[in-house]
Amino acid sequence: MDFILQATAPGTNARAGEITTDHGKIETPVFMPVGTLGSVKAVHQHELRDDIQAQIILGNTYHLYLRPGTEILHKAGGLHRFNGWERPILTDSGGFQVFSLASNRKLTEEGAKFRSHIDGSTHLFTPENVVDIERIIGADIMMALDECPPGTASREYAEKSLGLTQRWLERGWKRYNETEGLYGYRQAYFPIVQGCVYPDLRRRAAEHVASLGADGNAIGGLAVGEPVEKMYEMIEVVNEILPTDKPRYLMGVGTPANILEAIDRGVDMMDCVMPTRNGRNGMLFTAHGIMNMRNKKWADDFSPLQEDGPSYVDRAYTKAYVRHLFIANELLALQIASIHNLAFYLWLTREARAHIMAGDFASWKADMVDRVTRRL
RNA sequence: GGGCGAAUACCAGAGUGGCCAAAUGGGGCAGACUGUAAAUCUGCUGGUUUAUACCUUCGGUGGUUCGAAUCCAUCUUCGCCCA
Repeated sequence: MDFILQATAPGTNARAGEITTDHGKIETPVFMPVGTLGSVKAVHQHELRDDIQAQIILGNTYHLYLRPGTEILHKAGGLHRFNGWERPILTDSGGFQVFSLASNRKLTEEGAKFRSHIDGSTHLFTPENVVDIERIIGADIMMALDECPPGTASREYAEKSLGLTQRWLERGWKRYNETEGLYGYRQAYFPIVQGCVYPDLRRRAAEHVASLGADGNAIGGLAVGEPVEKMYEMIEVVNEILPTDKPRYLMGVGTPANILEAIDRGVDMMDCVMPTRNGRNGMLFTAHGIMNMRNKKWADDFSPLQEDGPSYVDRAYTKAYVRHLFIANELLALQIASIHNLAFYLWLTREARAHIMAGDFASWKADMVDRVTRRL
């Protein structure tokens, strides 16, 4: 995997760049739709590729390992062949499930022992076997197994947790370098900076991560309950240390405003379930503000979803109709909302890139943050 | 004409003497959601700006009772059955 830094916006740390993988190029900054089980929920590949213009999507090691399982994925020839997505794929390691399935897992030095949420069976994830599983899935970018502590974690816990994440990283990095891809193309391995909301821990983590010289580096453990200002502060602290000539991936973030602020602070890649999950729950993000499509005020609003929107669905359907679909519990509502939100997120990062290249990112961003946070 | 049954909040439908402003479901109104155990979850849904408080409600009217959505009488409407 290669990365070229193409431009930095004056007066900010915002960057435009280009990642090259064996499944194609990725122009950054980029938003990556989440497809946990190998599917971006409610969205066809066709729409993902041509309408939303997704450049890369995510899969999840924990979920894919449980279902369909590594045997099927191996037989299929990897996730690309299995789901028909020919562009790059990034897999999360299961580190987030250490956080989100906290009641079903136990952490030890060796790894994370999970009880499957599907059938209760126990499984051990280690830094090493997660690399092996990600090799089988065939992700272009594989994430290291980490512990993602909650935003409310004490300094004592955060430091202890960071130690574990760092030791796991050493082990995963070793396994990564001792193995190679199963399907004839390259796979990158991204280490993850943890350290909660403590700047000294974040610096320590960033130094360690930077020392590996990986193809790209990730910032994890944010947007997990800490104040948003802390999140921005941690991004700044970490990005002072992470190398400029490698892409920086902020994991799991966020709202459109979060994304713009992250780009402003030198982040190149982001992912989040928000456009799809919140979309399925009736929330639409637009360049003019946020709409809750279940609200009565849309009942007789026959204007297009977003007249100047980037997606086909924005002009094909009216607000009143989409509200009707949500109220009537029609499946089409989920599709329209997911496509719209993802198209908007991808549009937003493409625009950011264009303004970084043009040199007026700072003023554009300030205006856009104001717009996207409005409530319609 | 006779017999039986039913009438409860926006709808459906529990409740059959006090713990009932009244279960539950639907509908309605709003909110939450950040590396997806989420087409999910949470509030509110008679009135009084807040309420462990008060007021007005369970087809109408009149009773019985310390106390009635619940018991009695009667009227109205609806459904079923027999003529």
